[in-house]
Amino acid sequence: MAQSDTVTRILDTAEVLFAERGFAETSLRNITSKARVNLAAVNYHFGSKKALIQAVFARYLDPFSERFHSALDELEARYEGRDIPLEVLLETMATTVLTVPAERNSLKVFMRLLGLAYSQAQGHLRRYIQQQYGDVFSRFTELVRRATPDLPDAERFWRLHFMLGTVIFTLSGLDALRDIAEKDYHQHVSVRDLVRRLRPVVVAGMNAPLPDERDVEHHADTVAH
Amino acid sequence: MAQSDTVTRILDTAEVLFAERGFAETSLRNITSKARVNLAAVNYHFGSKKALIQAVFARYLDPFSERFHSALDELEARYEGRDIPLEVLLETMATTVLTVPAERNSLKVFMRLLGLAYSQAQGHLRRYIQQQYGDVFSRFTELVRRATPDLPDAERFWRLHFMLGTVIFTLSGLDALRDIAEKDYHQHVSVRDLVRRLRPVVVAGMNAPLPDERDVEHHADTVAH
DNA sequence: GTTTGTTTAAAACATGCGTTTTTGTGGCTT
DNA sequence: AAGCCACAAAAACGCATGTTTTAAACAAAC
Repeated sequence: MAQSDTVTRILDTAEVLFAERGFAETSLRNITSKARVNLAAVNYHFGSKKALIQAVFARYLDPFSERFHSALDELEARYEGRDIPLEVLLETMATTVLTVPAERNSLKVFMRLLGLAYSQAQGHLRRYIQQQYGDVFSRFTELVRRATPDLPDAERFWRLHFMLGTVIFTLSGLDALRDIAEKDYHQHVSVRDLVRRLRPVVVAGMNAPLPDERDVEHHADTVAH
Repeated sequence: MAQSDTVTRILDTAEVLFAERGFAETSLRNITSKARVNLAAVNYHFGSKKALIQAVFARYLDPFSERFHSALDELEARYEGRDIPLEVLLETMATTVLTVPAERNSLKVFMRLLGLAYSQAQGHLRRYIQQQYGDVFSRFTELVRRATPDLPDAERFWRLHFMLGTVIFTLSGLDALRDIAEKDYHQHVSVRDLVRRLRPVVVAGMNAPLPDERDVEHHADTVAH
């Protein structure tokens, strides 16, 4: 019983500290002391700090990947060959993202970790995530492609990342934003409240009119000097 | 002449390294060796690493703040009391953001730094930026408020941050995204090209329909377990 | 009951960090 | 010419980090 308890305690503590302060700013001594575990336990069980970081991600992304795959399976079965509407696809992704960390009560941590994976240098992490979970994302984008046949490929690519940016940025910087929001508007904001607000914005962004070609020149004028 | 040269070389090198790897991951030795400057020069000229970080930001944000203020002055004069359309406000902000770093040829660095300011822990930085440049942002949001009278205050607050997230996330993670985009679509993407694509998405996001109240309950069901 | 393998505990190690101190240098003032 | 001052260079300091090593505890296997 004592065997795996240490591993779990390390992971539980590490994910919180990583999410709060980033990877470089969180030392193994921070983790092990707060987890009331010996310092050497991390290197013993995981091998290195990098491996610990990847393990923290795997504990979120493995269930997510699995569930998202089956959700897409179910969706494809239900629509039996017909294109799945964009709103349904986005909705499915949202609920999957929300479902996974609900079991460990911390969507905030999950999103913050995703944000770190993007923003923090940590080249090994991006590579790990890409090669480990790239196929789920590819499958999703292919379905989105069929759902938006009128959108040029490049435009869809960018808009998907725009929307990804909106969600990750918002939910990962949630604490800071929440502070400002509550100071200015004296109202509490829950994650689900935010997701509710995000939905129409994301959909509208994906369905926005195509950019005007002439804009390019206009900007070129103002930028050059 | 040798006096300020060191300071400039430190700033030039630091901003690039910070943008590439983050603050904690960039040591003073990294900076000073690449800038071919003595290690102690940083602490001599800036006092500390924190102060260096703030100085790097100030070199971008001071001109930005000044120009944005005068751009808004001009705008308010031109509209003499009438509400300024949202598109014009966004456009003005965009061109100001694009103009400032154009002079030092690196919008990418500027946006990446902004992204770091959000995502990286670095409490001192957020405090510094807030107290130093909070008034420009307040002035801007007030004008946005008048431009979108039908939007509830909270909704407008969040949508502004959504859009901020879209832009910062995209432009700060530009290198990674550009790699993927060029691999998939074999086309080069310039920053101005991206801004052109961002514009309709941002406008559409701000003008999206208000969220449906019932959604809250729906999500609550799926999240609980 | 001894042995064996796994886990924890404690200590030590090597490295890199931000910062400080000391010394050297060149130019400007008095 | 002497002194001063701004700056640069080099070295050292103290500290925190990731990792490794050594020793102890403990359960399972024979």
